[in-house]
Amino acid sequence: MSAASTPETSATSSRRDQLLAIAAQLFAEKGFKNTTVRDIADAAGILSGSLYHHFDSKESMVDEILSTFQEGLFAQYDEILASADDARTKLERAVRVSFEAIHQHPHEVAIYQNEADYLGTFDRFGYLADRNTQSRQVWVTLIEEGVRTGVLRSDLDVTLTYRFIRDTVWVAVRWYRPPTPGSGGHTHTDVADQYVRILLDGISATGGRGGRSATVTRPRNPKASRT
Amino acid sequence: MSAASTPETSATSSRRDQLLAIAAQLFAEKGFKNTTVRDIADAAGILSGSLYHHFDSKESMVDEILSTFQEGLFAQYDEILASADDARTKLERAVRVSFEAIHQHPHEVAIYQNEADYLGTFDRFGYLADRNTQSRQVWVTLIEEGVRTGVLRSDLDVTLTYRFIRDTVWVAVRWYRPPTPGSGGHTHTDVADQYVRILLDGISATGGRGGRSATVTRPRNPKASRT
DNA sequence: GTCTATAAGATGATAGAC
DNA sequence: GTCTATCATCTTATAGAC
Repeated sequence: MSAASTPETSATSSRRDQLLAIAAQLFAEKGFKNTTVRDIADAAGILSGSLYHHFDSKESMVDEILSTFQEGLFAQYDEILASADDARTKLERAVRVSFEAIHQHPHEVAIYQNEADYLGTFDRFGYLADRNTQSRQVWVTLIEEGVRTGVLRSDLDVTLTYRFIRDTVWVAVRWYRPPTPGSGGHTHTDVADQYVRILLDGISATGGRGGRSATVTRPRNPKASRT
Repeated sequence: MSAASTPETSATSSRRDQLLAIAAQLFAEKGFKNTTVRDIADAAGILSGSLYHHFDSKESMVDEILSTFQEGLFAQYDEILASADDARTKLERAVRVSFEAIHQHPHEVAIYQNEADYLGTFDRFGYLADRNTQSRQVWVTLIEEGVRTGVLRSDLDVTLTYRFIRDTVWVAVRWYRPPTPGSGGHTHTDVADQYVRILLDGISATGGRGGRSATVTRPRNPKASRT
């Protein structure tokens, strides 16, 4: 427990984590197959052969990147499911957790979105399909609870709604970038707010909107941004 | 003009088109980089070298696949923009045209969704960025017209709404499969209907929903399906 | 923990015969 | 229009020195 020499725990595997972070960024930007081990080594300032001192293979790298990320994400989903909140709140929380993940782990989310389908066809990545099933169960459970408790429209097609929510949430990783101080961009909470609002109430200026149900925690004044 | 020998026009470049169709499917399923020229040749029942009698390179193939598809799609958008319909109808039409594209050209849409970002970084595929801009203009124009004419909520963030619609529509290519007769799956028109309904009115069972604005052309009875 | 050197295989593409 | 044969290059991965 001395404060000396090698930084323990979180920083101990530092070099390894650092390399994984570099690889994650490249995988996210160019795709797994388009990224060579040389690309990764170059970005890390070492030679490609040296990477194999840290990892078995390129595959091992994505594997570790994806499984680590998913572990954390699903722990959060589990917590929401187990909470005592009402269906509506749980649904909102799940959406917010997802946008938060996009904010904090954009590369990991991007890799999962872009490569999971293909990687999932290999034995080694079979767990991706399991996680996918697990994710479906989370959303479907929440939606069904919402319909049952009268919070959501009773005529919703649960499966279609699930896919709608899942896709719309995660696809945001394609364009979301953390706002820089003066840029006027949206924070991930802003985006989540507006998203929840549209999801619950739609974009239509229907006459009956008086029943404004989605009074989101933090209302926003509209303001355009780029692309 | 004799009815003899080689089938003219639409079927003349048949072999070429056939090879492109095979390539498109593989590119969509496995990704551009993960698909080798040998994969394509194998699927076509010829040897890899023979492909080069028809095409310059593997890149030429995606190029032709993507540009041909986009040409057709944007012609449809242009027609909608130029029409005399009100904003709401135009928006609905644009959504339906997109789902129709997913139905009729799933591989092309998938390739565009999966590879455009990366391919766009090369000069040759610069037109992808142009098309992207063009697409944004289509949707933004429609949304702004909707807000101006009072059809859509006036507090909408136009850019955010544009991204929301764009993403939610196209991402459906990941799961949509044409329903087989007895499967109980949804047709692309069914999906478009439900999508428009959620987009306009949301999923919330708000008390004020009496002002049901999205009485879509063809109402549907809810019915679950798989995954 | 990184480098040197290099093997082993895959991949995009070409030239010319049939 | 397809095949045979083949190249040049790239890519993952290994072995051992420093």
